[in-house]
Amino acid sequence: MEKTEKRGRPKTLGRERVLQTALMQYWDVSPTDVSIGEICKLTGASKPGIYREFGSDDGLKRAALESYRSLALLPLFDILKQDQSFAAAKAALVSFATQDREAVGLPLGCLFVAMRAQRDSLGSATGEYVDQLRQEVLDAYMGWIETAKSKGECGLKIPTDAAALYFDAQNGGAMRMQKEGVDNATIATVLQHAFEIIE
Amino acid sequence: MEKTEKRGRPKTLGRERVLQTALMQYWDVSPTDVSIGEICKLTGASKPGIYREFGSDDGLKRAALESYRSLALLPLFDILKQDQSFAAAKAALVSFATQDREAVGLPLGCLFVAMRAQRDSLGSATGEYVDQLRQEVLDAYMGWIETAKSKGECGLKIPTDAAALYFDAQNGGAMRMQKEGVDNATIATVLQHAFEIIE
DNA sequence: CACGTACCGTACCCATAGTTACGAAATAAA
DNA sequence: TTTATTTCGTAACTATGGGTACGGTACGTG
Repeated sequence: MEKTEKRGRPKTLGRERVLQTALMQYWDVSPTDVSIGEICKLTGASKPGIYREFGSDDGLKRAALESYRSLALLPLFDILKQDQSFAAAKAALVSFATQDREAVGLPLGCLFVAMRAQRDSLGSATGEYVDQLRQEVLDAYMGWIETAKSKGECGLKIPTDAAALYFDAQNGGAMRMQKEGVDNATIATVLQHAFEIIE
Repeated sequence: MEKTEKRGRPKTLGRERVLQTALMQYWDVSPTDVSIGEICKLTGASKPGIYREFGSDDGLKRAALESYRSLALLPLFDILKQDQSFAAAKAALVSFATQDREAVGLPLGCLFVAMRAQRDSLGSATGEYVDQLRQEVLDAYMGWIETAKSKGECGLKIPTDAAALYFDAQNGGAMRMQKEGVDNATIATVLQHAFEIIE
């Protein structure tokens, strides 16, 4: 647990605490409406402390988005990579999107979706990472769809790239509805019909 | 053209010019990333002039959104209210969403969609108007769907309110794709398949 | 115990953006 | 021509937020 005893004053800044707080704030409020000062108040950290750890506002946002990837995007990739039927995967996607956020202690909506909507207001590091994640998500959908096609589980005439955009749009739409206050049951209904297109 | 001769110094501020400029900037850039000062530079108006005319930043944004409604939302309502077949209306929706913006001299994406994404960062007047417009849009879709149902043009099992959310989400998704650089042909493909669900 | 090291945090800098105080200017009415 | 009226626009004010200068502090080492 403890690392080699280093010289100098020991670090007291809780990097993980700051990162988690920033992530939750960006997620719950908005990535562009949470200041470094706010994070300081909430964590007890000092501004220079945060700058020493993350370099800049942009650096903190990017780090938060990286955390978000592990927390909320990897589970999505897992669903798409699992060896289950196309229909089962679609059902899993619906369940994942409409899970009870309050029960799991997570904010409504999707930080990644929010960041994509504000892509141009973000710093370069965060912005470029957003682009990268978007491509990763689309690739994940495409891989999944291609596999399903090869297995003959879905005879869709829609091109794979368009289908990937379609699924991405449905998921994004669901996240937005959730943030706008639509209840999860209704969202699930919408998603189920949306995913029935392709069988 | 000229109104009754009034006392006092004649007004020189071009309200319409300011409004149009603000609208285009909000639309093209982002409603929360265009300052009053920027509008001043672009129009030659003075800050107090704009404040006299619109009251506040919030007032200007709301006025711009009202203009946007006339410009981009009314045509949508028209499509939904026209007495045409369900399929024809769907085709019209696709055409409208994927029209060549450059050719008509309009920015990509949708200001209303952008404002919904940033609902909580907007002033109260604009925010409440966004809510109102959202309801108006959903009502328009619902009326359209109900009509189609009664005409027997679509035998959909999906509830009308969920269907309205679905169509709204598809259109929003299309606008977002457009802003993210997806070409209109691909967007049209996605939309066509999305709208085929219901027949 | 003195020194180098690495981190701490107060207090500041600076740019931006919303907003307004206020004196000047332009017009109709008296 | 004076007065009332209405708008004009420069030059501020204020708050916020990203970012940092710098003196202090808590360690290991010699």
